[in-house]
Amino acid sequence: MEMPIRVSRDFAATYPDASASATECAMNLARTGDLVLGRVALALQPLDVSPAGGLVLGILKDAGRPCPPNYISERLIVSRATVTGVLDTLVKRGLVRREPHPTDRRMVLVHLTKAGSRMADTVRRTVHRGEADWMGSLSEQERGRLTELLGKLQRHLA
Amino acid sequence: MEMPIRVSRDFAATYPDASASATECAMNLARTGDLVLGRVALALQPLDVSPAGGLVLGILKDAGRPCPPNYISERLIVSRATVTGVLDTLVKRGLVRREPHPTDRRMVLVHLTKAGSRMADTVRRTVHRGEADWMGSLSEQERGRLTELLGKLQRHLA
DNA sequence: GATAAGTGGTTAGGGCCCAGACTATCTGGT
DNA sequence: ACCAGATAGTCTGGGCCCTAACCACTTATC
Repeated sequence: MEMPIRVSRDFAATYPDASASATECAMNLARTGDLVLGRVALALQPLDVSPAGGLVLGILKDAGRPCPPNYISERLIVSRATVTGVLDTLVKRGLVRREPHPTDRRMVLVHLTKAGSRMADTVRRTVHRGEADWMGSLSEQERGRLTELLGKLQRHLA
Repeated sequence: MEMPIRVSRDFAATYPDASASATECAMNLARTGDLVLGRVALALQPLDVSPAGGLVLGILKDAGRPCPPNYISERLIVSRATVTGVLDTLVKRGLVRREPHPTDRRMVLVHLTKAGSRMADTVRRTVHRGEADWMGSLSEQERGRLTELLGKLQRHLA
């Protein structure tokens, strides 16, 4: 497989409205992002925690107190319905507990269990150790440049 | 929301094995890739085609002849089981047809229907037009630099 | 030829993700 | 007090993605 992905030589002729450089960027961005996510999933597999589950544990740990699913949904940038599902699997794994909100009876508060709190730490350590490896082919300066470029794109895309 | 994502100031103290720059790169890479995928899905929504389905149509169109699912699976970098599912939805949409292989009775050949062939073109045009927009905040030179950095990462990650 | 190993596609089961609909509850204005 | 609108969580139904197991068929080996 060629890396990075390149568009064919007659691209401009076939798609007059398109930009070859933009297409290359977009395709490689999607591919690379997917590769990183795959690495995260692989690193977490031995812990029996999904990437989404790991992020939820981290959000709860950072908050330092029980949180409603709605808060998690906003932090995770994911629908409430999805959070319901992720919480279900975390509950099954015994990492999290749902409790009714003391005053607002519409709400639920998600509590980290002891095991969940420990797992949040393990997940963070595991992922951060991995990141240092995955980005190993870029120098400190290149990483800064990449983050900067991605930031520019995010401001335009989000 | 801050863009790009930055790690907290005491990151190094909390995670001695980690690299702040690597973590920032990885997080922003995942986020940006996801944003791009979201844009693709949004652009294809009016066509009632999923991103995966659109890619399959493009692969068949590029091949210029009926292909077995196995070939699609390799090009798409996705499991054979997933291809079965994506083909099922394309068949339901009338964009693709399964036919037995003339000589090897294990195989199936996936044919583009007339509508599928037209749709493949529409999908390509739509996505390429979108890409030029999504990458609009980067100059031609920045795009080249970004693609180059992503290529370096891909060689290390794939 | 017969049998073992390999290959191609599907199925089963699980997880993530969404939009849209639904219920329970809270809140604001009358 | 009342009721309309907003808010929180869930459920339904659908798509994508995976691994593991399964079946049919082909190929290689003896």
